[in-house]
Amino acid sequence: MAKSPKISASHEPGGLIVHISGLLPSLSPAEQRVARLVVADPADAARRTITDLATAAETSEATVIRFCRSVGMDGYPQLRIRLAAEAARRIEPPDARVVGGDIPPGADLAQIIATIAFNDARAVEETAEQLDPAVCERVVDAIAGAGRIDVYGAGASGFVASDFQQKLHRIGRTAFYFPDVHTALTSAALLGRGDVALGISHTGTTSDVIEVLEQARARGAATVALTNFPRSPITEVADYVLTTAARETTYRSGAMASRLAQLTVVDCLFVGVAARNRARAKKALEVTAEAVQSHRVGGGRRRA
Amino acid sequence: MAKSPKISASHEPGGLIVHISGLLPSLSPAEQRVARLVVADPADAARRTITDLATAAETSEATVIRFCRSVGMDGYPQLRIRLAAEAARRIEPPDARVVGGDIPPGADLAQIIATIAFNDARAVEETAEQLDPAVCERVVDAIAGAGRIDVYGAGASGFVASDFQQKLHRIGRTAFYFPDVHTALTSAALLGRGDVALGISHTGTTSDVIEVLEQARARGAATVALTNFPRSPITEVADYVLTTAARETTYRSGAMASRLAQLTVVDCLFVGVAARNRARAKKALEVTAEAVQSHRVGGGRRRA
DNA sequence: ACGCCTCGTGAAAGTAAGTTTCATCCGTGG
DNA sequence: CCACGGATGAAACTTACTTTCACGAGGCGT
Repeated sequence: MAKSPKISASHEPGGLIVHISGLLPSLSPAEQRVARLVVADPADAARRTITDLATAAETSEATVIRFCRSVGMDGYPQLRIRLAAEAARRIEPPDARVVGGDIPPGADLAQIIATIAFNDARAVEETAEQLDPAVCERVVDAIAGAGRIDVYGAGASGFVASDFQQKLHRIGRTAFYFPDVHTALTSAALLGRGDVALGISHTGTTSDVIEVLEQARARGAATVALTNFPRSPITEVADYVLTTAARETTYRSGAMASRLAQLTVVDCLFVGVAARNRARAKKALEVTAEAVQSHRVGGGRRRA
Repeated sequence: MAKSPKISASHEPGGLIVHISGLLPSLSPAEQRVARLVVADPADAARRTITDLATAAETSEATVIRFCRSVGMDGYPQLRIRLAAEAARRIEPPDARVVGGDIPPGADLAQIIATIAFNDARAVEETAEQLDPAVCERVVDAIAGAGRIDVYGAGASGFVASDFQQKLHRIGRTAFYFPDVHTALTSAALLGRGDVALGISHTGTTSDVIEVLEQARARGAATVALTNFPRSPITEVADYVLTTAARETTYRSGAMASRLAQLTVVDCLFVGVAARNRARAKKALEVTAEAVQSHRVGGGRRRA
């Protein structure tokens, strides 16, 4: 069958569950019902027969099979095996932490802290697991060799975009970030072959970012998308797709764990680029650090 | 359906594989052949179909089923699931993560990713562990009851400050962030009793931030410091001190893990504040989410 | 030594699970 | 309003799993 022509990862060595939840929004309603059951309790799903699972999801066996294919499995038995393996690997969280879920109404601060930290750490780890080093490598290559790098992002993702821009700038790469769509579009129009455009959008549906990336691509720049959903619209205008693995819930809508996951990816790219020319990057970092030295007090020792 | 009538422990905590090899000698020759295959490579066995396994063991499917029963399973599918789980669990340990330290010069992307993610996740977890819920509680109280909240930060911490400002704003709290010291000072001068000033500085030595916080304190505002170093200068001008627990290394100087740790703290405060008035916060989040809805494309599922 | 019982075994029949096909139904856009 | 394409479940179909059964190789008492 015709595979997507772009370089995204059909690779999910990390969590299968993570992979599935990323794909969730790209599934049809009936498949989503199946997916939710599976994600909610992988071990239980592994125990069920296909008919059983279909019934539980209020759908037909055919749909379950379609779901298997959608998430990259050959068939139901394979899914079962993988789910069982997956479930076994995750050593159940020691205490009954509210995993992935919303924060219970009566929670005290300590509980809130534990929950958030747990989910945040998880998002970071899972993101790293499912990141495809090969794709990263190519993105790093592109950035390291780029004449100019534009980073786009709106809302919460805009912070990440701006952060990345700042980082690249610090090691001497010419990078830009635009808080405003119009300016961004203008800039994208001026990109060309050899330049790189990176669009960040958690949902992958932010039209502003997609539009700008599209423009950049039309001008011949290499386009990179960073999103949580591997089949979202933004991936269609990207040459390279990098995904995060955050499962957001109500309160944390589109902004908490996903942000950290995005930052982790951005950091990886940054270090990758910096490592391309270690000496020069190090020098640049030192120089920029010195520059702000006069804005620090008591240079003295601090204790960790 | 009739469940197995016995209550005995078909429970072998030591591991299914161990269990099987234990009763290997008590099995019939043909079953032993099956058992040996299974023990030799559980993961592989889990992948095979019953016919396949039977052929490999030079026996019939019937014998494989008998073997399943002999080791206490209901049937072949159950054995498969258990084997998959077992195999997954035992592969885990070997994890040559580059802990803590700097990233080695010759590292490839995969190593870089693992290292960064590990350190980032660690920073988040450790930060949460050492956060004092009591202090957080008081800070949350102060923010929830504040007439106005100013958030200060420079450089990488500025990014976090701005993020927090935006979050508070989204749930209807009056919050400000100033990218520029002078404006910040002006604002601080206008604070008063009942207002809150939060200064973020990883090192705790950023004079700009300290200065502004000092000003705010002089005007009667409650001052909060968020830093990695509990004895750094900034803590001297703060009523409440919140600390992160990031151990940065050269390449990541002052900007990577610490940022994530800061964001985690900020998220905790945010959720804490939001939880003070759940209904209103939720409403506000929904409204703001709707506002950007028109900037999203196709709720859309992409094709497979 | 002979029959007879027991047990391990696989062939084949039988059942259940998984997979494919196809007609129908819906929303979308011409 | 119709044509189209995707989503969906019923049913046909295939494959996997399970049971049944008959055969044959020892063991053992007579």
